[in-house]
Amino acid sequence: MSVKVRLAPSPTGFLHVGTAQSGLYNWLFARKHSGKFYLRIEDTDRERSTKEYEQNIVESLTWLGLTWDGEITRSSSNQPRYQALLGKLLSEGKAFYCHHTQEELEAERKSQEAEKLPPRHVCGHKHSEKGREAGGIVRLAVDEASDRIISFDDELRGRVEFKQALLGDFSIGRSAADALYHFAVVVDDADMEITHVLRGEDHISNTPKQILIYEALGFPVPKFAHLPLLLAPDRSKLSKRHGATAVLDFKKDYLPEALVNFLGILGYTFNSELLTKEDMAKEFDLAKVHKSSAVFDIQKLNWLNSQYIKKLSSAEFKRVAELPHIPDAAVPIIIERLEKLSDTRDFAYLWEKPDYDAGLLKWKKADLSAAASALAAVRKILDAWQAEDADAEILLRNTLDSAATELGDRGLVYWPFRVALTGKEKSPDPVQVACAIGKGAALERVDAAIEKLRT
RNA sequence: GGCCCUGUCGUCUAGCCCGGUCUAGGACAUUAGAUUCUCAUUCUAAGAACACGGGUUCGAAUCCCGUCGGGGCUGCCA
Repeated sequence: MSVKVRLAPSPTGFLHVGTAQSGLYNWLFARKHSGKFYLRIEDTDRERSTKEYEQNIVESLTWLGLTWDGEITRSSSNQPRYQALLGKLLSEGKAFYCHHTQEELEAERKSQEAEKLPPRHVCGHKHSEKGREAGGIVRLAVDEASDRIISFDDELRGRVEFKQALLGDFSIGRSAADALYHFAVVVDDADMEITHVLRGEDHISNTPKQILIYEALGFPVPKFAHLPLLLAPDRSKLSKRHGATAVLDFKKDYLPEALVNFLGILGYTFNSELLTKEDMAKEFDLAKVHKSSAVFDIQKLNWLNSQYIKKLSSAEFKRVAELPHIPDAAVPIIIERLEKLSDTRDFAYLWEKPDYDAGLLKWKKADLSAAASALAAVRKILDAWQAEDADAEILLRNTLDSAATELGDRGLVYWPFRVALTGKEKSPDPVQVACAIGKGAALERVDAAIEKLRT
């Protein structure tokens, strides 16, 4: 039987990086086994689901390159099916109507907690006339006296067991026509013939309930694998208050390949730490996915991102940085020191005149007049520079070096020159910058610096 | 509170199943050094962990028991 997996996010918020990681592992698993990876929008909560969020999910996955097979499906379009099956369970006595109010249920829960009893609603309407009267919510009839252990063999955690008696008669429909999450996912997964349910660890305790639904419906139970969660640095669940958590929040700074790489190695140890999702798919083994949650370490993401940025061609870089007009010669200078794409603007001096205080031109213990005479010497050299020559960079460096040797201190020449070109205390080698911006611009900037010192 | 998952450097982890080769390896981060006008890159080096307590054993990160910590679920959310 061929593998069929799915990602089933609910469109009630922006696509979270944790969901994206889950999507990646589903994608890898499908890829590895030549199976199918589907995208299903779980919009059973019509109050909170929006088209905008659905669009965001699609955009996020597309950006990451996690393409799905076939058309997107939606729970909302499966409503008639839920209604029919809910009706079937109701008529078979496997489900019933619960007429308790939310206040009553809440009071029950509170007293159970106070008495250190397991929290569950064993509904008094289950076997009574009331349970057959339409109205109220629909619950699955679960035998609370059973000593059955509901178990499943998690593909990464091994056998997980729950006592059925602790479950209570849990809800499966807001009404006979309106399915709740547990019921909807089970029906959807069964209808789509999903073979492996790969989802977050937060669903482990939902699994026994869903198994009971599969059984009540007479559907085959798929295999389950519960993936570890992503944590914030304080080890709590990663959420908005920890900064960026929506996939598209990362778009302005990170390459999708880097994010995918990061998400991949965060829950799995591959042979290499730097690899594409295609590489990952080759060696992916579901049983080797880590069991414990990992902290989302932005430092490692930054490092990975810098590695991917270094591999970019000039054209690619200009496109992803959204700066199509910067000179090609500037790109290698930027790429070598970039961690986040949006930091490219720190290198604006490569295409714009810098602005700085004249005092910055002063080299260590030397004074400003030393800077002025050094710049005058540099100006002369620059003026005579054969910038069109194939060896222009070496040529300039050599003449500058000999001037520096004469003065006995390289910094005396290079420091003011670099400041004149970049206007910054920390910046790349001035010879490289001069080559990137061209002889004319370099001369202009040196002249501007000389002028600054004069006033 | 109840149930479930989980616990090796600051972080991600290798090793654990099949005890000795582990004075616990790698990566990111940090610190120091080399190159160097500054930054960055690159290279070299250093510090840094088996949650705790029992037990089994000649020997335990590895096996057993307990404790503690972290997380999830406990919804007419998903």
